[in-house]
Amino acid sequence: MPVTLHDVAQAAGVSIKTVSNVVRGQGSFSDATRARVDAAIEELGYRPNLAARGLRSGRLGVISLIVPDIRNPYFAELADAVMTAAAAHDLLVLLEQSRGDRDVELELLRGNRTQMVDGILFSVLGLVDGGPELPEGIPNPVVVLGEPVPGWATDHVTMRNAEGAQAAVRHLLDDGRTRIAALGALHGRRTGTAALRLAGYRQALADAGIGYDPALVVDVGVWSRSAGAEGTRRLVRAGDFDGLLAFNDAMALGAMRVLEDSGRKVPADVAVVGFDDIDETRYSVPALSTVKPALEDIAATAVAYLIDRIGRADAGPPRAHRAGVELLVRESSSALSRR
Amino acid sequence: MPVTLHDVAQAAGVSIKTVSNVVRGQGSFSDATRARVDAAIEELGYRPNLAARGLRSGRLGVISLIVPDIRNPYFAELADAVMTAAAAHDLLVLLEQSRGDRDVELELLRGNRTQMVDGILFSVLGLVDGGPELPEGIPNPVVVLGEPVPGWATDHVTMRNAEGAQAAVRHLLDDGRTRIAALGALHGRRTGTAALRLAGYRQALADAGIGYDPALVVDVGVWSRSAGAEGTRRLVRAGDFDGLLAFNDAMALGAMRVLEDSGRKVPADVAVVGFDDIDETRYSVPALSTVKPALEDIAATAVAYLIDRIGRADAGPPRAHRAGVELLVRESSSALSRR
DNA sequence: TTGAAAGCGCTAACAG
DNA sequence: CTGTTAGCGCTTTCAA
Repeated sequence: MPVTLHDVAQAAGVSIKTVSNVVRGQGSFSDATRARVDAAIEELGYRPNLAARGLRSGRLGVISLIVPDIRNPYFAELADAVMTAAAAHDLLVLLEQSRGDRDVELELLRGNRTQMVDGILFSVLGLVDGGPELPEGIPNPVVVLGEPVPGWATDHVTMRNAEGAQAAVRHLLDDGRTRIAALGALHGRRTGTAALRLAGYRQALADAGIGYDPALVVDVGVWSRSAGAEGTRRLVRAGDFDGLLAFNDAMALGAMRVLEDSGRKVPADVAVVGFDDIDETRYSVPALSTVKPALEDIAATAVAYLIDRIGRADAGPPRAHRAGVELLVRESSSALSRR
Repeated sequence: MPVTLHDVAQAAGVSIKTVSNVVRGQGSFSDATRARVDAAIEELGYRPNLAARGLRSGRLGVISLIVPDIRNPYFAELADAVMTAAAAHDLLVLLEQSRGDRDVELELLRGNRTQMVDGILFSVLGLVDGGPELPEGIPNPVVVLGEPVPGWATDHVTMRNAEGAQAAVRHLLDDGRTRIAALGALHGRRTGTAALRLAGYRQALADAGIGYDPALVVDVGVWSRSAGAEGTRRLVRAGDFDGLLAFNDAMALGAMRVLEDSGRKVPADVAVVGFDDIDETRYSVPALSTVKPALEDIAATAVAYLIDRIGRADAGPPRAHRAGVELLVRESSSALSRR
């Protein structure tokens, strides 16, 4: 029932090959031919069968994006940026969620579904410390979004995590804060985003000659609003602090909520800085200071890396890109609104 | 280079058909055969070519979800629910954004990309008032997420919009508010979500014997935080009000921010209710009262409708489902915290 | 510049 | 219970 190249060729009085050429804008053909073919396509309502094209050419024109949870605003904004970058190369995006679970991540990487796409953009969470025999048997290229996974010879695209955290803490110190808490550490982890942000935090304290107090560093599981709220409750019970660096904005928002509930004013009593610059930081009360990563750069680079690898097994050694970050000072840490 | 059914068949010493059967768990075969085939699959690392399967069977196992903007938390939560529902039927989800633009929506519906999927879940925004020769030529089934599009004979899945808005306004009235503003109306529109929520708002006022004051009803474009903030600025300049129903949570959050800036306390001076129950409403200060739709019900029903239509052109007349809503009273409108 | 023919890997008849 | 055969619609040699 559906219209095929064949039907169009017949209607236009040319060969099937010519129609294929015209459709894809490849090869060469006269203007007259193109016009006839275009007319036939329009009239019959022809649309190429992408499965057939994919089977024949080995390319589907689809990449998949694996994130822990699309409801996390950072990943929603990342997905938006990735879709925009992908569209620029005529690529569609299949979305999958891992829930940050190691086993789900492995399953997603190994499963048959990977056969449906030309390449994978993978925002790793559960596997940050590396996987078992990971890169084996994965049929198509993978680009990691975030810090490199130990043992994986894949490209990765990340951001200046340590520098961002360091700048944030330096800003809090400049503001006169001395007991600065950190929210979102993962002490078991030696690698990955959390480890780097913690390193930046420690570096800034060290530079200021302030000792490291483990009691001010709180581990949480998922980096969600509720985890941030929970972690802050522990912090509030445990001791006193006048500054807080949350390793992402969602936790910072949860934290501000708890601080408010516990009678501490932000920023008067506690100055808060987050990480990611998600949209709602501009509308929270008070507006949240944050470290903003160059998301478009990240997405565009990751897609470019992936395209580079698709259909080219010999594309050379793994590449790395670290996107810039920028500290955005808003009300939650501004000395001005303390008055 | 990739392993095919053929290779597996040869290694297992059976026919290609038998391997196909085993892979899909269809047909019948002895346990011994299954074991031999499974061993060969494992050893060779066989994975089915989904493009070939799709070409042959006419089903790709992928549906697409079109939303205006994934950065809008409501759509992120909807996408999450849809992916969960789809996974239960072994379906993958391709995500696309329309920016709420009519032309982009049409393009998405008509474009070749639709050939890549078995069906489309479409959250309409630009086309709420209907399209031109819309349902023509769209090759695969469409289920509309939201209010029905005039002139389209598609299934749709929506929620009790009018009832939700009405309940919210009734609650504000019960709380003693008398000048209740509405944020997010689209006066040009006779159909769609905005029109229904406005109708519910008017109904509740009418039931209470309160006249309708157009000055309290603000039109905005996109239902975003910034649009909510901007609309509220206009409202604040224009006159006095002690209650506010925002037609979604994002706008409500933007509104609370502006109210705070203008020196009005929420809920003491203005009680605010939103719509959607996005996660951050629980963490805003004050926590936002809202109308919560049954999102899982919506996603599951929409996916079920779509599956029903896939590969069955004669599946009968369009169906409609209206999911329930529930008013969640939190701090932003609670009389308790006014003291 | 265009045409003919082969076959990508798989599933679905139909046999055996 | 298992094997053979014929394409799905397209791209890609290779010729003309």
